[in-house]
Amino acid sequence: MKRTHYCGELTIKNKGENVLLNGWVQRSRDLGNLYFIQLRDREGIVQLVIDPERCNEQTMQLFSDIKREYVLEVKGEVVPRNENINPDMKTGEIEVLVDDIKILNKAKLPPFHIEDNLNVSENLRLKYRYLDLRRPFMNKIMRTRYKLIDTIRNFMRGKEFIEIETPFLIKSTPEGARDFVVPSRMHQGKFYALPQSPQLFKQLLMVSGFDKYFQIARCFRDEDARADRQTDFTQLDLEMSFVEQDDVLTLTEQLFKVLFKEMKGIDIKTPFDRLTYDQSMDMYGSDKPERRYGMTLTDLTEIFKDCGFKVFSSAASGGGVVRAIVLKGKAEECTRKKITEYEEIAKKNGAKGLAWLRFTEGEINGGIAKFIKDKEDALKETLSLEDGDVVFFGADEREKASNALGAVRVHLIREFELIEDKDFFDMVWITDYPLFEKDEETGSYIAKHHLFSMPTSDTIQYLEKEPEKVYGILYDLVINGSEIASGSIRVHNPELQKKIMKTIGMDDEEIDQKFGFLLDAFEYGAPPHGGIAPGIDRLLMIMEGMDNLKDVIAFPKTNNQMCLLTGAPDELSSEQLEEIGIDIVKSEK
RNA sequence: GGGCCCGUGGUGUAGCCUGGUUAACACGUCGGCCUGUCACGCCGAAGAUCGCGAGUUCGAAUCUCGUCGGGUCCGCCA
Repeated sequence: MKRTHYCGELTIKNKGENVLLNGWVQRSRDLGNLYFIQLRDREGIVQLVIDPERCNEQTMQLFSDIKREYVLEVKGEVVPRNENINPDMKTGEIEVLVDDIKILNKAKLPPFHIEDNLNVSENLRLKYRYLDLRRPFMNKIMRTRYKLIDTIRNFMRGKEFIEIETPFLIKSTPEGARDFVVPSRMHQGKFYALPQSPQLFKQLLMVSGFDKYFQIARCFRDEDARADRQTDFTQLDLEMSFVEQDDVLTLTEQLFKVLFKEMKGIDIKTPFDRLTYDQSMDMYGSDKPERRYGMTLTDLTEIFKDCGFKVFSSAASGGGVVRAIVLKGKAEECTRKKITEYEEIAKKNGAKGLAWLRFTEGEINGGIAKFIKDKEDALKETLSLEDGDVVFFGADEREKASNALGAVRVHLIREFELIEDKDFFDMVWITDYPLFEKDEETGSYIAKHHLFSMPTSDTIQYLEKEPEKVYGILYDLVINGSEIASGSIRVHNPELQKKIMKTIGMDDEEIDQKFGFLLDAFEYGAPPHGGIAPGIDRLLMIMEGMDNLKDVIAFPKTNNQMCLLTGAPDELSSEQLEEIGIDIVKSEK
């Protein structure tokens, strides 16, 4: 390494020094018989000057060959720019007067400019990801990502956790998401799965007595991606023995306090607010509530029990609910066309429709107003209606009505840009999740989270007869309406674990076949334990104010699970297929 | 699996609804000129059979159908 400095590091303090730089050509300018080159490396850009009074003929000649993104080695002297200072450049006070230039490598013309304000399709960025990452902005994000992970490791070390790696090639177990599957050459016809999370191994580590474990863990889920969901992603996976819910939450709060301080210089308030799942659903119609704006759901079930509007009265008196949100002061902007759009959102989220009305000139009108005139005063008072308000109703079973209104609520908050302080981070714990839910199609119970969460002591009694009434010691950390971490206190008693598995319809044989190893382990003195797993990609995304996970991952995949850079996934040769004993059967369309 | 949106020189867009001669604009690229530029400037040039296939038509970037790729949302997923 002959380099003496990074381009972006040079300042007026280096005045007079002879330096050797390595970097890429950002752009060059030819002024006739005086040339400038902007040379870029990971620390920034510095201006090179090629002056005929300083350089020999050969170097001057070389300039005409140099194009964007050529890789150079440059010798020269740092000189002050005097009257030509560029205040917009970090190194703008100086420039490097070139003595000698060597072209280390040529570069094809890149498909897009290596600069931050680029306007190019994500497609192209992903195909040429190595060039995209060369941009200062992406470069910075990757470094921020490393700093985040480094800060996490420091914190965990300070709390006496130890980092243990768990295998990637594991047994496929039914846990929720589809497993990625890897064929085995040594055992033809058998398959490994890639971990959806290190869940079972970290529990086994607790049985082993490690007490406090963590891992920066890659997780794989063969499900459709989203803007905030990648096929493979990274979690801080942690688990502790002999703890209760509060221990995990407190530790997580301490961690996040340190992370936001170190990364953003922000002091976040601890302890975080807590809502139970039911509270969050009732207030926000979501288990990941966006709380940076009000517009909470109001329950109107009592009011509409005996009203003449059948949609409401039948829901209200038939065990369901009537709930409403109020969009303050937007009656004029809320056109019929928009309301139709909102109704679509409600329907998408399980509602049959979206009842609405406006409050103008002191009375309710439009939408369903004429059907519920008799309840006008009660509505006015309960919802504190003012002129210009728009009210949206959901009338259905409790969960359905809330869900649909919650979706409309989030849409309205975004559409009308109701969040004022965009730099504020709202942190809230959502606790006490239902452990099971009924599959609407089959009528059987399925685990809402995963199978290993401990039921709460006051609902465990319903396990056999009314599983939907069982809540788990489960907790999610939600930041700005986005689920960032998820965890629980685990079951450590083999009998209880078996009971839970049977609740979702597994029989003894299946339990033994899939989870026998875990239940065996629990027979040998499993400590009470619990943990949590914050998503590193999502956390970084939120911290950096980005809205797509791809931008915080070095080599992300498309929504189709494709790597546009390498072309994965791809076919295997017939030799490879034969070796692992796999025949490809083309499905007929 | 489904809904919606997108695909036009190297890049980003316009044109498409309402089919019609040389597909327009910006940036970039190439050539020439220029000794203080920094989004250098000036002059000039090249570069797209409009994702692919079929159909309708005298004629398709434009209309229809199919297909491929991408985005986003729902389903799915913690």
